[in-house]
Amino acid sequence: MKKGEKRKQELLKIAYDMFLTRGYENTSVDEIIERAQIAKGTYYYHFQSKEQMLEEVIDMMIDSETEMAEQIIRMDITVPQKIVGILSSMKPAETEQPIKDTLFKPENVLMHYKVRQKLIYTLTPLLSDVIKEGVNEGLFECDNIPERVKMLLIISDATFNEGTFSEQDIFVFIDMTEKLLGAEKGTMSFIYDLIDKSDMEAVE
Amino acid sequence: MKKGEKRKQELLKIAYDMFLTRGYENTSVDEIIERAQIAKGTYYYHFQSKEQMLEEVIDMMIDSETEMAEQIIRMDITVPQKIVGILSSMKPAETEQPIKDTLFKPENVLMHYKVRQKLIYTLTPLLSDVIKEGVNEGLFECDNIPERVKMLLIISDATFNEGTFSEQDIFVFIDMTEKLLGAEKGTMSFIYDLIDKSDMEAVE
Amino acid sequence: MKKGEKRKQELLKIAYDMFLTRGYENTSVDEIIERAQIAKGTYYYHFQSKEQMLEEVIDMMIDSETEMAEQIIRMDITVPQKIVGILSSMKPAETEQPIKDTLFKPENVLMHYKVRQKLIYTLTPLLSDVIKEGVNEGLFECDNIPERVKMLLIISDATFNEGTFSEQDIFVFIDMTEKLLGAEKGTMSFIYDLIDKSDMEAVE
Amino acid sequence: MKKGEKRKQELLKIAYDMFLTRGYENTSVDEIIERAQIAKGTYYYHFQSKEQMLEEVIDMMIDSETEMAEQIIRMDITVPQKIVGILSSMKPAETEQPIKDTLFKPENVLMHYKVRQKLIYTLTPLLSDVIKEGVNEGLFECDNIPERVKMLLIISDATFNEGTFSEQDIFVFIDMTEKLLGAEKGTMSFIYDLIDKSDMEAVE
DNA sequence: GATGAATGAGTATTCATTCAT
DNA sequence: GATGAATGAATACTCATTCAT
Repeated sequence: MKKGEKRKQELLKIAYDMFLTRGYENTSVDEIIERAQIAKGTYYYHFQSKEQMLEEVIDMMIDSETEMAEQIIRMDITVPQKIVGILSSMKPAETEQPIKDTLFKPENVLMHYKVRQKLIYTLTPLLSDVIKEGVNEGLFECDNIPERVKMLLIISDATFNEGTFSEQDIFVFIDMTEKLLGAEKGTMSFIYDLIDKSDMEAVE
Repeated sequence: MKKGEKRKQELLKIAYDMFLTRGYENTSVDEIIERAQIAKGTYYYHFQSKEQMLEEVIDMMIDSETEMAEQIIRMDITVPQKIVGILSSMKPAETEQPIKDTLFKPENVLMHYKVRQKLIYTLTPLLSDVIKEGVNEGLFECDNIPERVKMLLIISDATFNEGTFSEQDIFVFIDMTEKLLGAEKGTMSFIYDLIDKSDMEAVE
Repeated sequence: MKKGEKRKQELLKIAYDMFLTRGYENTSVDEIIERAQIAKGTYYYHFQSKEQMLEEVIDMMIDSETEMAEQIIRMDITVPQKIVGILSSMKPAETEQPIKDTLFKPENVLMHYKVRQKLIYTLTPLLSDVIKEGVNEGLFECDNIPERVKMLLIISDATFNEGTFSEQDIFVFIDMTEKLLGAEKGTMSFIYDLIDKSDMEAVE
Repeated sequence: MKKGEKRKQELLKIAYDMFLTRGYENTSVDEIIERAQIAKGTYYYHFQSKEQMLEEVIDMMIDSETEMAEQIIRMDITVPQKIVGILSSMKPAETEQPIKDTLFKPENVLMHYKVRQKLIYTLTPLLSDVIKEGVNEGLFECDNIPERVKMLLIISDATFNEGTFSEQDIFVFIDMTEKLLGAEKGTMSFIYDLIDKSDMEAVE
């Protein structure tokens, strides 16, 4: 990595954090350079435009999440565990601040949308391979794997990464996953114990 | 309806159209009033702010789509047909211009997101009632109906209302729907014939 | 008073209160009519313009303060007591809310300035008569009475009605008043006991 | 002084002039930049807001007037002459245009008020030192000097810098000043000859 | 590699006032 | 006397981007 690259990486990290915390639209270039303690010119030396910077930030997020997914695949764990691991890798890596839901506040919709689009696109083949592994092991029985995987990713993201969810949501998700993949009942029920209950809505 | 209300409705329709065509962020108040041929003050007489207008536009869309769903429920058709009808009602009513994908261009993400959130919230109980009807008829067999319905709505929206889809997507969607509701295989396969193939991506 | 006049007086009172609390510039006609529960048209039926309303509000304030001064003159008290009484009448009549210093916040400067100008203009002849009375009684000895009175009013207002003042300010004020009017030392020292010490700044 | 500072000083001078001529509220940012021949952005690059610019303009005025007062103090003239000199320094430095009374038109009240407040605050200690000098010389005899000085400044400002004044006003002012400071009669009477009679109102 | 002064089109919002009913 | 819908000029401020040094 060249010398200039280092500065650029720093900038990306700062921007990533600010975009996540305050939203892309609500973060001005002025605010970024102020926090990074650099001049306007320096910013535009590294990035063609703010929008192009967003793309790079998103790529950075995707890369880190994809890498995590690839690590999971290479791990010596069961196929169902790999599935859950990859689904979990979709969760936005939490920064120092407890931001949680800021990603879903209207002002952050744009970035969230872009990340989700790209993430589903990159995770689909990875997760498909895992499913195929499961099919080969006789654990699952299904066709049209990529299409099933896409649905799995969408539902998982919508259920667990956006806002809160209930205990029933978990049960239905498990049931749906098993049926979608043609797995025997109970195959995926271990998910329940893994769920971070802190995001679960209080039972009234 | 009072005299002032009429003008307001006109404005809402114009804004609805413009927000859909060019996106909320890209539509300036100046452009709206120019097209509506009214003065700046008139706009702000009727709406507190541009954002509040967006809320009203969205409510208008939701209302029309909810109404459509309610009509479908009251129709003398089979339960599976009702389901498909309600799912279809989530599609944005096409205006005169052929806009199609503009709703999913980044600039429209905000409005799309807000509409989707509200729509799922309002359609869930309506569709749940239909599913219960199906359960009573012995057509379906499942618990946690609202949770299943929510997933159905999410998947249906993500599959058919966002971008393009393939033939396999349809098959998997049918399969998943049947399994999610505990229906016999083939119950929902009639969906395939109803799908507007013009949205289907060309087979490569 | 005619029927329409009553409504107008109500409006003036409301405006007086709002101008005092939030400042003239910061109070919009919309806010006034909203609080008064009347229509825009009604407002402009009673007042030619917002500025003309300000004049009327100020006249109202002046009138009430002038009236107070005239009552004091007719009272059966000593001349020095009358002087102090009239000087005190310059203090803005406190409304229900404890506003105090709002009159001196930048946004209220305009109204404060106008009131002060008019008040000095109307109080000068009244107070001059009292001083003449004192001269006749042999209590004071001075010429150019109106000019001295004007200075007295200015100093009194600047010292006691704007912000805070110290004990020394009181002493100097007493001293200056006596010398300005050619009174014997001690004639006005009773003022010290009358001062509302709540406005006095804490001794450090 | 840096390069950027120069442009800023230019802007301040232009604004100073415009605020004085047309009033702060009546001078729009658009008008300022048009006269300065700069872009909107340049204006906001140098000033956070119009209000903050006002503060800087005022500080500029205060500085120039304080500096004048300090020069007077160091001059080799008598104490009474110094006093008059400092009191004169409160007068707004006349710009090229003959503006005179614009400072006291309602629209200028805000700036005038702010300047007066700050000026009294900064001039009080300076003038107090001069008075102490006079006390040491045996010319004056008084205590509570800062309080007396404040009153002197207020009266002087109100009498000579706001609107017009009469011959009697001058006499009373001289008398009051002498008594306030405990000076011998006649000590300050030389003031009469120094007064710029052009501001004096015609004798009717 | 880095700086920071300059740009200018773009934006939402305010508000006193009018007038037909 | 009273209403309230309509007006439109005015205004402060934002912000991504450029470029000479």
